[in-house]
Amino acid sequence: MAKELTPRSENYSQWYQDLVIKADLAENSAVRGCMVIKPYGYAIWERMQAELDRMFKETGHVNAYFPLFIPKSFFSKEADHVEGFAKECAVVTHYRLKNDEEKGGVVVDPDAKLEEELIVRPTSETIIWNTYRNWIQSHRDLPLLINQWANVVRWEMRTRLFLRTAEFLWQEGHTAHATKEEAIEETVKMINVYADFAENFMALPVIKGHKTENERFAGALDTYTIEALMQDGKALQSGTSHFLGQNFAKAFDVKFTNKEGREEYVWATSWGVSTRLMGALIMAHSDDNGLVLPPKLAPIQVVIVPIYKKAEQLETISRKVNEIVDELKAKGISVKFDDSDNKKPGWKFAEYELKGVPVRLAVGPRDLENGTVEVARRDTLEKNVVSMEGIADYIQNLLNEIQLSIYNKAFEFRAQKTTKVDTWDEFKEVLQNKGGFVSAHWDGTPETEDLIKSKTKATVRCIPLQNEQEEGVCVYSGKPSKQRVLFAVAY
RNA sequence: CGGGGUAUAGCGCAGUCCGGUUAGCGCACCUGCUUUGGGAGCAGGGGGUCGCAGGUUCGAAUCCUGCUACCCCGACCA
Repeated sequence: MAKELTPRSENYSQWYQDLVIKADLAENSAVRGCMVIKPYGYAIWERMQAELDRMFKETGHVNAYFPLFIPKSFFSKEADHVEGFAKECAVVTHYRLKNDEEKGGVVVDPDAKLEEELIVRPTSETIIWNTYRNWIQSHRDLPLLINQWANVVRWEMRTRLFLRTAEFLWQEGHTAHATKEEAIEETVKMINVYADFAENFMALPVIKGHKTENERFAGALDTYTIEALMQDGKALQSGTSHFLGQNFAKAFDVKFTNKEGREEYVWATSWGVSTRLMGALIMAHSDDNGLVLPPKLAPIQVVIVPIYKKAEQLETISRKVNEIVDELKAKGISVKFDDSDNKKPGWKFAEYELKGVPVRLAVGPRDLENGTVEVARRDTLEKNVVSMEGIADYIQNLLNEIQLSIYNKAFEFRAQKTTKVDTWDEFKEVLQNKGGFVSAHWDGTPETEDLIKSKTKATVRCIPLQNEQEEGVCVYSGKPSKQRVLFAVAY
């Protein structure tokens, strides 16, 4: 009643906006384009971080931290890189404020102008490669496998909570290798880590592929991406891994002496995922009742709501519930017993649905009599009365089932929204009426991709890895093509 | 950054066109009683520089100018 969401069918982006705010994930701040991530939203991000960080370390990476500020001159060293980011950089020009004698308040002190302006990092390649120059001399210093968790700033014109904000949180891996092959191997390894994380933790099916020249990272020779499909039929780039070749090594003069005693430039990669994953998570699974969270990332996996009339009845119920809580905790399940007496059960039911808690238990006098609990699952909204005997095992299985079930649902959705198309009319028709991924032949030129984009808003999301080779003709230009690529309108 | 819209209590809104009592309603909040298996009921109560800054006027939430933030649509982008 109090917190109705706009239905998806009525206005998808309003639904998203409502959901982020009403589920208490984030809100807009006093700073244009910057959000406040609220505790519940941040808890989800922390779970993502914890898993990713574990995966990075398992693959041999270590964490470090590099400065927020980058000297302006660093930016001009790699030409493509400057061009890609120049238009969205925040710049620090002064280091002091002073009281305004005339008007009151504070003003920037004109005497405190920086000799060299500082750029607030939109990404850290330049500062990191400038640092790596001093760290790398020999092939014995390689590979260098470093990740950092950080905030970055890109001055975006139009922002949306989590999906695109002026400041966002992310991780950026920056690695240095002795050979091209090893660097490419690293790039592929990390896109696989991202895909693994998306599918197994976020329950989000993704397609791995190469970016086209148009969509490639500024300064990369090859960009790998994972692309996910949202419920409105738009694609969302969810993670990228870049093979940077020797571009940054040359720009920052990072050389090593190989086993033969010759100097060579090192080979680089970088890879990142951001709080944008929160947007992906929200849009992939949630419904008109609120958030639907995969159990593996839900801050609260199980909530227990007592149903009672009198204080002493709550006490009896609590004793029983606390036993269940202990059993669940022993299995590593995060559980909340909401015995607050200022909200009625119905209110709590709606609230935890809005917040996407995967499993809800209700325990009332009837259950105490029968030795049962009411179990409700968030994804399907099904309710079952089950025996308290062995309840912890039952719930553990149910959480696994929910995790799989929402993955399968998203997988089915994507399959249904992926269309093979061979003519230009069909291409336009599918994008306009059905949305989703369109698998079509493309002649491989940036010019054709631009033309298609200007006519349909769709871009090549990726050239899938292990793509089937198939002779055909470009859906737009009619020129020969050796494989299909995935087009979609994207966030 | 261009076009459109919005800004009044923590949230959602009415009032603004046509200036004139003490700015109102729902939810939330506080107190009490009754309630509690899908967003409880009654009674009482607290909470507002009407987004910000100027201006017009005897008088401004209301009219004028500027600014800021947010939303929608474009261009740009993870």
